[in-house]
Amino acid sequence: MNPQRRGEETRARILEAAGECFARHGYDGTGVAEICRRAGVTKGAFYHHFPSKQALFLELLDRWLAGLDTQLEAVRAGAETVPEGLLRMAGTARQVFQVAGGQLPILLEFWTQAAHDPAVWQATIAPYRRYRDFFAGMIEAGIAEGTLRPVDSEMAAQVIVSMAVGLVLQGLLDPQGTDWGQVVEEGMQMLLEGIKSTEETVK
Amino acid sequence: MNPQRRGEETRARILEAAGECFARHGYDGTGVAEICRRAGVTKGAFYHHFPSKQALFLELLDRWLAGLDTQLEAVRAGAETVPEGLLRMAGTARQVFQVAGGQLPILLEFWTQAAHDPAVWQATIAPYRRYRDFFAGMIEAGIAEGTLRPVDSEMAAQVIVSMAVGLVLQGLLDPQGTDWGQVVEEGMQMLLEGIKSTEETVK
DNA sequence: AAAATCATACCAACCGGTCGGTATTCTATG
DNA sequence: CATAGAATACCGACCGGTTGGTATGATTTT
Repeated sequence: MNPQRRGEETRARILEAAGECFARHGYDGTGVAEICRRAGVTKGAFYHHFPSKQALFLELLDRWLAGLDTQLEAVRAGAETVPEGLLRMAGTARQVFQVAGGQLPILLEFWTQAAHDPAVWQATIAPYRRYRDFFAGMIEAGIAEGTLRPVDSEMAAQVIVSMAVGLVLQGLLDPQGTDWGQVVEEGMQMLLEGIKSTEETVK
Repeated sequence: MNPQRRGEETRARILEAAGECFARHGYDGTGVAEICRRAGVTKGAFYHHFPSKQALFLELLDRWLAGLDTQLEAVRAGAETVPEGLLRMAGTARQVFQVAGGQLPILLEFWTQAAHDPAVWQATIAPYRRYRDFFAGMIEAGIAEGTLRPVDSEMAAQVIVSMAVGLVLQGLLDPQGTDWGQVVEEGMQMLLEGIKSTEETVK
């Protein structure tokens, strides 16, 4: 096999194995040796493709954020009005909890490491602000199109992001506790009820 | 000095030092030796007062939850109507971010450990459900007193807790990012706007 | 033969926890 | 009141095990 292609494949296997390990046992709780075992590779291969455990972690983080980016943009593009787009996003939450449920705990690792490692912090918080701007833009569009009241778009965006973050955190800590998908939908509805323009509400 | 009292004091010093260390460097990033150094004690003293590092951590968690309990109950008792109580809780958030801001990151440690350690999970998630019931009770009281619409109280409670959790998480990750106290207040207001009874809204 | 890809063996550092021993205070007894 | 002895609080050297990371050599492809 083409060696370049073979290298990329091992690299991908390491990334996948690391993602599972981190999600299951946490960053600190996962040794490089365990990642290698699960990936069917030795340490030599690992440190050939990644300069350090942290670098691998950062790449995992980058990929996660990139995926979220495209996903959000796709949903926004496919909605007629802003409230509909927000509700549709909430609707997809159920699938996220089901499909990626097992992988969600790695988010907690991202956050924890961000609190202690400046490099991870940079890579985590900067995108956060981007998401805030993303939702702020949606809110403003909603105000412009008349479906939302003229609220402080930045504040509303913060609130939306906070609710999302809190829901994800609780959903990954206590998956069986509730139907989190339903909570996301109803929560978004309550919030929208609070910022919808009055003409929309009576519809 | 009374030896019993002296013992309690060292015990308290260890707890305090551990709290700071865990908040700053995380649970896994903090060695028992470091806690001892900061507390001005040796390992012998540490393991005289605590059977293990995890036991110390669990006691720290218990104290945190107990404090939150009394705080919440106090605010609820001092409010006339339910919406007022909720808004007042949001108002105290600013003080929490200022006063206990440096200690907040330990919450992240609680959550992370809860995701990996069943004992910590038990001690973390069970109180969560209590808080959900707490807020659900408040919502129902609000419905009964006519200040809130007849919404699903459990759902609304989940939403409130989620928003709170998300706000705290973001606030501890990015304290300088925004005036989180303000976000809490405005967020609560938006949410209340969505579940208030219509008579209240027009007032 | 040059370069890329991996395997093996290994290391220094650190970690949570143990253990034998000491210092200080309380208590019971003569 | 004196003192033996029990109890509590604490010290710090030490241990087995694990960790992230490295040094070096073998294999394969171009």
